[in-house]
Amino acid sequence: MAVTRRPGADHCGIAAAMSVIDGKWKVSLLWELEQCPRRFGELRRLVPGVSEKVLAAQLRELETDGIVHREVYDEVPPRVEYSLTPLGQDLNAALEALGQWGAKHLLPDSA
Amino acid sequence: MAVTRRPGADHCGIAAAMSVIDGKWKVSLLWELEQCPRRFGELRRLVPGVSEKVLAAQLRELETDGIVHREVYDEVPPRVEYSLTPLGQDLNAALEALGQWGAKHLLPDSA
DNA sequence: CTGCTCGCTCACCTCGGGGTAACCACCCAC
DNA sequence: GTGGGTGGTTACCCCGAGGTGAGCGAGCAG
Repeated sequence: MAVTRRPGADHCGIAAAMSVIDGKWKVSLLWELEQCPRRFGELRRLVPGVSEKVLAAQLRELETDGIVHREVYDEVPPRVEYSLTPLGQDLNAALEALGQWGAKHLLPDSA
Repeated sequence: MAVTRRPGADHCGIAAAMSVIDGKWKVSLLWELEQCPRRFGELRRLVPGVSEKVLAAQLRELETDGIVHREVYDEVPPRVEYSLTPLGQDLNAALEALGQWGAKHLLPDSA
């Protein structure tokens, strides 16, 4: 989304948060990781439509933002597991509020 | 951002909400409207960098999504006021959680 | 020797969100 | 008659996020 981040503006916290979840698939990734640690190929399968390139890129971004942890197991075939950091869990909790709002007001009807 | 909305996925509420605030300036607009109703030119001045075209477009989108109310006063020179609907106020409240998280974890230090 | 899996990386291309600038109709002040 | 301020709309262009397809390096199955 590339949300505009105006330094000094009072809503900069929101803008900062938005910049972190900025990316077509990040909220989906966050959601899938909420359940449990996931492997790369597993995320690929769980989030249909994402390309490998973008999946790798957005996972890297989430990692450098301290949202997810990347654990590489030196095996063969190689194994990599992604999991939420405490920071990521906090973020997901904050997103919950947004999810509640969306589900309540936007969805056809709450099941 | 064009966040992916997978019907049936459990986080679709979040995706729905994201699609509503999807747009480079929408959270800024939401924030400015939080304070009080604003006129078009006023928003243009309050949100530096936004072009008239995009400001008009995103306000329209927020309007059709039921987030803002558009009131036209038949005067000369013409006057138009934008304000948050109750739905928009709820949305802003939900965004608050995200703002808290961002301010707490992302900003250099909370002033 | 070939192919398969896994987790990527690289080059190339597309597409649309957003920026830029011009224009509109209306009225007032100079 | 010229300029300014109101709230837009339209045409055109640009750039970067994201999609596509190929390749890679190790090891195991056949």
